[in-house]
Order: sequence, then C-alpha cells, then structure tokens
Amino acid sequence: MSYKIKSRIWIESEDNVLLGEGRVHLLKAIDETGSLSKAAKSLNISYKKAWQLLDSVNKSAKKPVTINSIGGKGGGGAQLTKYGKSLIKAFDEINKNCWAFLDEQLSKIEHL
Amino acid sequence: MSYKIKSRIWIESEDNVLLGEGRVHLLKAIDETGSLSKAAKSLNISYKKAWQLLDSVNKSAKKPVTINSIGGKGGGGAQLTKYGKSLIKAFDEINKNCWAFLDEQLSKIEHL
DNA sequence: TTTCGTTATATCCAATCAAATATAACGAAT
DNA sequence: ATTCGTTATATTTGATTGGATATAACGAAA
Repeated sequence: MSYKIKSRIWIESEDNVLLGEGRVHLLKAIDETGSLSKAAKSLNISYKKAWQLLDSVNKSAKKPVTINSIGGKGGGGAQLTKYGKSLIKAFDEINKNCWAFLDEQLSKIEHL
Repeated sequence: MSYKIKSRIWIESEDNVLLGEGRVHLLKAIDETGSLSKAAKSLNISYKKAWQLLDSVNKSAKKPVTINSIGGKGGGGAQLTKYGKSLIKAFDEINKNCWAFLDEQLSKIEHL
C-alpha cells in the first residue's frame, strides 16, 4: 500500500480566507437553492455556521459575492452575483489543476 | 491589492496523516537538536504535542522515521533514520514544486 | 394589518482541542 | 546506589469551537 498526497488550497484577501473548499460548497448550494437557510440544510450544517461563512466571504471579497434580501415573497433569499460565480469557477479550475499536478508528483514518493 | 493562493499538502498512509508541514518542521528540529524535548522547545510547542506528532508519524510510516532512546548518557534522545530523511526530502521537493505551480495559476485570478 | 419564511443576531450549553502539570521508567555515568 | 535528562503517559484545567435555541427585523402578498 502506497502513500497518498493530499492537498487543500484556498484564496486569501488581506490575510482573511476568501474561498476554500467548504465555502465553495456553500456558495454552490446557495446557487442551487436560492437561500442561505436551504443551502445550510442541504449541506447538513447549522444556519449559524453557514451565515458566518457567507459573511466572512462577503467581507473578504472585493465585490459582493451574494446579494441577500430580507422579507418579501418567500421571506427573502440569497443569490450569487456574476462575480461570485467567476470566483467559484476560478477556484474549481485551480483546484482541479492542483490535484492533477500532485498526481504527477506521486512518482517522487512511490519508492518510499 | 490582489488575492493570494495558499496551499497545504500532506502525505497520508491508510487514511492517517504521515507528513505535513508541522511534522516536517518537528522532524527537522529533532535532526538538529538530537532530542524530542529540545525540538519541542525550539519550536515553542509543548512536549506533549511534539510527542503525539512524532508518535503519529512513526505509527503511520512503513518504516521507522526516528529512533528514540530512553535513559543513558544525556538521558536519551531521538534521531532521524535515513528513511525519515528521505521522506522529508521528498516532501520538501513536492511542496516547493506545488508552490511554484500555484504561482503559475495566479494569472487565473489576477483579474478578479 | 396579518401572515410567512427568510436574514441577522445573541445566548447558552456541550464537546472538542490545546496547554500545563505531574510522574513513572529508563540506562549510562559517576 | 545515586544522579541526570530524556522518553512516555495520565490528569486536570482552560480555551476555543460548534450546536441548539430563541428572537428581532424585514418586506411582499393576501
């Protein structure tokens, strides 16, 4: 049984985490459900945690990543901005490339 | 001010963490000081944490990474094995390559 | 103006994690 | 035998984290 190489990448802004794997999952769930509370339920995390993550994302980003509305039809909701979608796309691509890169590096430890 | 990409890589064996950045730092300090307690002090971590890390490393590795001795001249000590040194070398190289790789990926977010 | 489901926030409690402390076991040297 | 500094381990305390709960604010629609 050989060793495996694992990795985590994330994007920072002024030493604050902007996007990591968990945050991207949350943003994708918001995009699918249209609300933060439904996204939290779909990910089986508490609303509190989801809200804290989203708040941190929007505070770290240069431009809004979601538009959140309170009240009104359906009680309100959250929507990804175009900017948010482009951030997710960039993260996913870099992350995928990183995995592929590390796969190539496996040869450096297969003899150990 | 632009975003930054950060990363962490680690090597796993049977779903146990074998080597990460912290563990590599500890092993290098052991190599320099010849003892686990001195290594812990030099890294400003508790002996307990250092011991737990080293124990986990040696339990996850296929072959011993350190040889630990109790009692005797100087009270005992810990020494890196050749195998441990080769693991560190491989980790460092892969990690360095990963940083360089992610530097190249920066162009994918510099417009965001 | 009442209803509704949501965002936003505070509070409390449990659980997990880290630090600090204490102590035994060890073996070469004296 | 005693000393010494180390490895190895348990215990306790404190800090941080996360979950659960409660509640206010909101605004469109009925």
